[in-house]
Amino acid sequence: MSIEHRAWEVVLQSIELDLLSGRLRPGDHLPPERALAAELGVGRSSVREAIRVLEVLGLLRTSAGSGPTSGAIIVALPGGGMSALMRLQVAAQGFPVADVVKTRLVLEASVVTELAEASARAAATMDANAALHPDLSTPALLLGAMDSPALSEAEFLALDAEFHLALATASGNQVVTATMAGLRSAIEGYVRAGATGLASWPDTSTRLRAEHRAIIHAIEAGDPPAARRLVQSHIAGYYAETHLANHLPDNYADDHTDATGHPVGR
Amino acid sequence: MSIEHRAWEVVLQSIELDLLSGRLRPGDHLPPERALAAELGVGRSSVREAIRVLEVLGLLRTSAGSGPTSGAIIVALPGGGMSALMRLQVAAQGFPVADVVKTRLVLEASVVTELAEASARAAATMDANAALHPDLSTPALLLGAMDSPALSEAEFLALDAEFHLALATASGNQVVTATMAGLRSAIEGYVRAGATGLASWPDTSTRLRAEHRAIIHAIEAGDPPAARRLVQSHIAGYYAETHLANHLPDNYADDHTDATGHPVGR
DNA sequence: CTGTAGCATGTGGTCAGACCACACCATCGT
DNA sequence: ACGATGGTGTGGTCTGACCACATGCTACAG
Repeated sequence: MSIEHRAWEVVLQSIELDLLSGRLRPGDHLPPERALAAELGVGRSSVREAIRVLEVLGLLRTSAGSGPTSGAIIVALPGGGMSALMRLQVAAQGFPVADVVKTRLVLEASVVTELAEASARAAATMDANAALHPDLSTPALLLGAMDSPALSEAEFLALDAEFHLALATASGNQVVTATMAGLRSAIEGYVRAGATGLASWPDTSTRLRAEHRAIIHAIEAGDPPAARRLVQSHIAGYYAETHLANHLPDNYADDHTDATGHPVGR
Repeated sequence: MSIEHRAWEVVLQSIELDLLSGRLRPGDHLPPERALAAELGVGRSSVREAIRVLEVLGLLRTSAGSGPTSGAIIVALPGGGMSALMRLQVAAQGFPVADVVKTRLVLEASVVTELAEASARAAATMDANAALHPDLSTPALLLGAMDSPALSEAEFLALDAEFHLALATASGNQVVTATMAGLRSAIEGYVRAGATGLASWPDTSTRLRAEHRAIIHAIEAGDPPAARRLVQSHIAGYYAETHLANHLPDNYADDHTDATGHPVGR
């Protein structure tokens, strides 16, 4: 029946079917490797290869020892897998850096637009219930943390990454959040390398902080076009300044993603 | 030095560094597993686990036997890895189907907008050189193939997937193309299941074909807003019809960017 | 000299078995 | 009652062996 001929693919398919059928759910333990090998009629090494793949893809976590926290446990943390995939694809030249930056621009514009629209909607219904407002507490916290003058470039950029990721998280879209995390980590090396070549890091970091605040403000004000425009110039501006995106088209930072539109509202 | 303690992570990191430094490039052969194991001072099984991960992520292809086509060869085909990751994340409930659909909507809207803008730009410069126009020959071919009345539902949907993927390919963004491929394959099962519950498949497929042609027409006409609107209603409409996105918001396909009054497009 | 059959070689794919490190847990001794 | 200690089961790793397969060389027949 199976198209799969390699033993480890049989194991992978078996686990995927168990996930789809609900026999395995997040939090569950996989059977011990030896038991799984015996059950499927393959060697333990084949089981291990399949488990290794699932671990890298962020589907499970393994730990040795005994007790309830040991063994292979189903988790669904796509961020790590997405990061590994995109980082390696960039390293192997399958993903041009320019495409990574462009995609990030599209997704982040969509994120802040959605957040601003949610804000506007919450305000329009004169809702006293804070639950309808997007939760911007984490981004706000990071905003404050980035104001510390003692931060090194690397520390600031780490907080910056967290800030943008927190926005994606606030939008509530898991796929977008994981993808953004992957995109960011894929070009992390380039971002950091670019920062060292800046004319004045204090000037740049000051500008970045101001832009962050402006983006948050536009979201809270319920102004989607402004939020979108600000986030686009924020990202494109940094990459332009660091010469990261040298061969990007001239109209790269134009506000044509206005036109990308996206599924909004709920 | 290495933070990595597991042997297979050492191997993975070593290969990643070779990629980043340019010692390994697409098309190159990895050393034989046994040689790599000896070189890195680990067991062959650890090397194999790392290679397995890279294979699933789409970074290399392995084949047994002898000769120049055998062994592990660096390729950078992100589609497969992205598909595996997203398919499994959906299976493990890390990616809600609704988020997958939303993300697809965002990306595909961006793709057709970009294509339409490129068309408009090419036309505006009265350029006789066809190179500046986006290459829509593949989507056009698929459009014709989908007209065949003998197609089964599954065959039609396969061509439909190819059509949307061809649009992404035409946009030239590798990251978006790979991501769209992954998103599509993640919900392929749901799409096919939904099709069987339709009131009238002939009616639906006729409508889908017409919508495809309208999208292509809007792109060729250089009308980004129209292309965006059409692709959004196309995708959202199908999911709504198949009850795939039951808990998506009612105004899911609304185009709020127009409602803001902000001038869109260029 | 030519062509072909067949063997040598090197590759990934798989398995079995062994050992280690580790974390829990039951038992035992105080 | 409590703490030390060894048992037990887990993943992590290595070794060595064998298989299947594709290539390419070699020896033999024509």
